[in-house]
Amino acid sequence: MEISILDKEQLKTGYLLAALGESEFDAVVAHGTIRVLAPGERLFDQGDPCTHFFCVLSGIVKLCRVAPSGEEKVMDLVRKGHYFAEAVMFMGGRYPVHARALEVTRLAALENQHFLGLLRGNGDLCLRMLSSMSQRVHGLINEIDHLTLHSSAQRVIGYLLEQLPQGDAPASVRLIVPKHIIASRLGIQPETLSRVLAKLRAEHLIDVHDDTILLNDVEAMRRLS
Amino acid sequence: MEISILDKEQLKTGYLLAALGESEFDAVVAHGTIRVLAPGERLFDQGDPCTHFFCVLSGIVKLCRVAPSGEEKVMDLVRKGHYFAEAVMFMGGRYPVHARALEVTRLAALENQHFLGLLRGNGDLCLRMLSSMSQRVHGLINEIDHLTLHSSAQRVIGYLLEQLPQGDAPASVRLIVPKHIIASRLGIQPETLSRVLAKLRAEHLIDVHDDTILLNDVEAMRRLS
DNA sequence: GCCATGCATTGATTTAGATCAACCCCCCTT
DNA sequence: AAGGGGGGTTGATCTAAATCAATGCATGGC
Repeated sequence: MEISILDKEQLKTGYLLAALGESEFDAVVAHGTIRVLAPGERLFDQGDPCTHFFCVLSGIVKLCRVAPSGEEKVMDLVRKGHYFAEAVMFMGGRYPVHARALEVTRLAALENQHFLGLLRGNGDLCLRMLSSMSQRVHGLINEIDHLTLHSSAQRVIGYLLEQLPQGDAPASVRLIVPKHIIASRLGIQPETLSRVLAKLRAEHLIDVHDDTILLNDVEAMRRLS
Repeated sequence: MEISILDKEQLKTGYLLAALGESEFDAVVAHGTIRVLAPGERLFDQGDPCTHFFCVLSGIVKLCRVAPSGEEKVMDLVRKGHYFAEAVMFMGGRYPVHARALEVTRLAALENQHFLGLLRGNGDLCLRMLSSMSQRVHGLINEIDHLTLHSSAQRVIGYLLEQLPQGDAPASVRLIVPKHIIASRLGIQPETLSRVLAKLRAEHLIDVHDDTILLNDVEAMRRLS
């Protein structure tokens, strides 16, 4: 499906393409398509040749890996307005993860080769790409650090604090994905997540109403994480 | 200390600067300096402002993080001919890890700003940088995957296989860093590493002589990892 | 020579978290 | 209303790896 005016607006405001000129932007988007995925539907698998990068327009995409045993580890959850697989574009090789929709999801699929062509002539864009990839590197280093140096409770707390909107308004977090997905994202079992939340509740650090979690003492939790 | 002709050769053959023209290369290296670190000496700390990137000329640099508890996790071991902290250059911000010499180590310190200036005028170099950072992203994703989806034995085996020189010559690995550093690199305790190696030895998968390890059945180990 | 220090190995014990299992609750279908 | 499935919680048990502890074994200083 072709990309509508409205969707173009959204693509333009995302960080990746924000600073492109009119004609450059059009060049990248011209060959792009819109895809709509059903819940659970496959976008690509680990090992597939990498031809496109994507921007989520609505819904959620899960990036994960699967162990030989069949167990899966969620590497990232990509939401509306965020790009993914841009970092992989350059090796030209293959996607390092599986991508699946978690719910009905609309996304824009943009062709690597057109974007690469653009980069060749736009040093400034290159630098911004480098910066964003550097940020990803930082993020991944952080992740490793958390997985090895922090307990499961600390990781859960860290995740909750990350989800917190910046304003120091009512500190509440909405879990928009099923808990077992979050558990995998954190590298723990659903049961463990459940127990950790129960414990935090018992200590009055959080209150849980359905899928929203109220953080009663952000400072205390920051000290713990 | 200034950079000698000999060291320049080494810098030039490293992947980062390999494809620079004569004048470009000189521009980057002109403001660079050589540093010699004693074993254990600090190069920079996590949180220090990021002003330089580095190339190891001899010796080994350890990149690590420290938990609130004081325990440390080795994120990477950088050896002769390899660059580090180039990925961080672009955010301009701060180093995300501590850097320490493990033994007497010589390295070249190059200024971010000169390299960035160069990138601005060299789209091709930009693309190569992007590719190398993409590789780093892949590597880190792999690492996370191993830390969450694989047992300690599998990680040890994976590490040994990684260290293997490509040729299918005698499959032996030389452990050039102390075992407890490798253990941290793998996210396990030294005792556990010792036990894993003992077990592999008992199963005749490896032979250990001092600090060199002979892999008797690479295929079998590949299946296990 | 002797002692101190740091690394590695091995054994005993503990523990965080995984696994196994039962159950509930909510929503959907028929 | 009955049945059924998925997700979540809770409890009991198990296990991989951490921790604690003792010993061996080099190396270096004096």
